[in-house]
Amino acid sequence: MSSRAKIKDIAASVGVSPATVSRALTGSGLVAEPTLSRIREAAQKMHYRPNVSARNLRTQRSMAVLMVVRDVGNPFYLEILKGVETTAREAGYSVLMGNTENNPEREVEYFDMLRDGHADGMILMTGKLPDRAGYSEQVRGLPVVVALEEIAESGLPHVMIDNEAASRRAVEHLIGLGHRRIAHITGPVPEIMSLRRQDGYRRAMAAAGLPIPEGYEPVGDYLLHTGERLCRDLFSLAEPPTAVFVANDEMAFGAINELRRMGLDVPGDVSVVGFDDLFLSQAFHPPLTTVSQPRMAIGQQAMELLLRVFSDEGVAPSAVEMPTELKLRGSTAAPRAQS
Amino acid sequence: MSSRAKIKDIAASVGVSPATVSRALTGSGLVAEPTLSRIREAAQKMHYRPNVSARNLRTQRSMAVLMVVRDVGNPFYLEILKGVETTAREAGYSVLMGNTENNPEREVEYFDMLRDGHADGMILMTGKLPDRAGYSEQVRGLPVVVALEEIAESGLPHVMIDNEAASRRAVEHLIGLGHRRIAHITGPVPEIMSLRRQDGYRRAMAAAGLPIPEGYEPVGDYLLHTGERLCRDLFSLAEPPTAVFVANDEMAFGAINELRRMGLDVPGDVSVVGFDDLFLSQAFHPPLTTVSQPRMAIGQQAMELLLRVFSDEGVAPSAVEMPTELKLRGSTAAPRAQS
DNA sequence: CTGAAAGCGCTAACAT
DNA sequence: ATGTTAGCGCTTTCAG
Repeated sequence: MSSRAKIKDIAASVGVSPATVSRALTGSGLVAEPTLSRIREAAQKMHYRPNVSARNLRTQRSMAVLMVVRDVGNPFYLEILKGVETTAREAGYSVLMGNTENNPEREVEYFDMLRDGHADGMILMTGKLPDRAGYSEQVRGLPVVVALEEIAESGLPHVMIDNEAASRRAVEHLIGLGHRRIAHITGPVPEIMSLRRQDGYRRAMAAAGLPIPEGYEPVGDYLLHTGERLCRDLFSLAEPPTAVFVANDEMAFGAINELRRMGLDVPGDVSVVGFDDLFLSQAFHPPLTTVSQPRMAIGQQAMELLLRVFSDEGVAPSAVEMPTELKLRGSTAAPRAQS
Repeated sequence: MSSRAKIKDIAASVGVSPATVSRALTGSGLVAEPTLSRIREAAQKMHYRPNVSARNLRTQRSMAVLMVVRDVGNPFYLEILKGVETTAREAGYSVLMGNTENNPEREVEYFDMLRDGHADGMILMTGKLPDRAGYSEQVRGLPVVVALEEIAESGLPHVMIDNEAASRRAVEHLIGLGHRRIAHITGPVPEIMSLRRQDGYRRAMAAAGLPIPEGYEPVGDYLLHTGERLCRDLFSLAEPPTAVFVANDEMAFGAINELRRMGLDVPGDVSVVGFDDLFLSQAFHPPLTTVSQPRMAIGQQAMELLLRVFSDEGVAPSAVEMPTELKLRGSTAAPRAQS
């Protein structure tokens, strides 16, 4: 049967008090050398593992953090999770995954887990707070860090990329290749992230003196099939674009597939730029030109920020910005001919 | 400030004993109606949340399960996670993700978490137990369910697919199309799952009286780039195959990309079949013919099995088999010409 | 440097 | 139907 040795058992076995065992095992440095080793040995031999519930109850902390996302099913979050986890582990924390499925009920649920001691802090990547009355007030001062998304007026520390600048550069790349009729498939509006990317698109277009014709900014939702559908719409316009900047890779995949179905070559006939640099974006055909976010690093930063919030010494940054990179690959080229 | 109301506070506020409050809130059905409501109201108003550490310490359970995978970064596990989570939630359990990175140290770590009360049970998807001496013995009787993979002689209940039969059907499909020179890029050997899939390939070939020439079974590791490399090898053979059955989709993507680079058309010149049916497999070009596993259902089943193990009534199945489906898509066709 | 004693917040006997 | 009491396993004062 599983041994289930407790601190008391070790104490008895070694012939000291439970308190001493505790001190020895937590590495407090208050136990003398002959005893210390004997305690460690005994613990080892008895396969001792401190009971976390007891410890947590006593210390009033769980040494766990909560990472809350909209949809665990989205591979996008995986690398971020890795970054969070790596940094968390090093600091002795474990990571719980929370999944809101965009359900407000679930969101407050995870906030509650902070209060019931499930976790000591939270990394929020859902782009919003529960609407429940007064929540935005209660949140201030909680050990919460926001990543990826941005929550207006929440006052919470966050780690971000510059979505607008990154999008602007992506569109500028298209313009530089000679494209003039450039469309943009957006993310869900009015979410801030989508708006930022749209802003980048608009600014790049404006700066180049290019018009944005009616129908050139269809509103998407980051899903594959929406990319297909909106692309179809785009190319049934009287004056279809020669290039499309898509707000995320998944929709860009859909768009490219749809173009192929319509008999159009990418990048021969149409150039496509995505956003995210998913795992399979370079394995895609053609390899997708896209904005790459340092996802792992974002996760690490977010966790480091949270650790800083935990430690009461010093002041934690209220915002951290991470760099992005436009990966030039095979889905963009100069437009075929003069329009 | 966060309220941090405890059971004692509610008791005082309502004018009953802490025990009654506990009984009311846990829904034991032992509290009379006038009191019951008053307690509930008070709890609500004070934003009361039972402290999990205290409760877990007292009840000796954590109401959490551990789902341990080789690599959280692999999207393959996501849908399984969803299945596990859905079922777990319904039963009041939360799910902790564990990541071994194929590191034996980490594996025992997660077993330890069972003993230290972090979790009440575990769903193992790593295909192995820690080698540490005597571990396989200790494991017997622990609340552990194995999913996807198989652990020889562990005696642990598991939920599986029939890898061999599924692979056989995949290869039979190729044979049915008229292919005779069919190669197989395997998974990592000697892992059981890889061997099973290879067995399926060999049996199908044998049953059709087809030879397996030297070099037709390169050993892979499920990674994209390995698929590319091994495919290159395969097509520098004197007699290259006209079809390839690849042990997973990720390597199949790599193989197809490599074929394209070599100027070969899929499926015109070469047919490719994968295994897994990843999220992007149908968005790939060409859409990948592949073996689909019911991942979500596998997760649900695994969790249900674990719940059965928890409840001491009745006997839990020692194995559950889930069906697979060969998805016929665009990466397979009849061979171009007679060899 | 070590021991004794208290208590984290909750639930479960046991009593009434 | 409710109150009293004890204790889950650990850490941490407070003494010595």
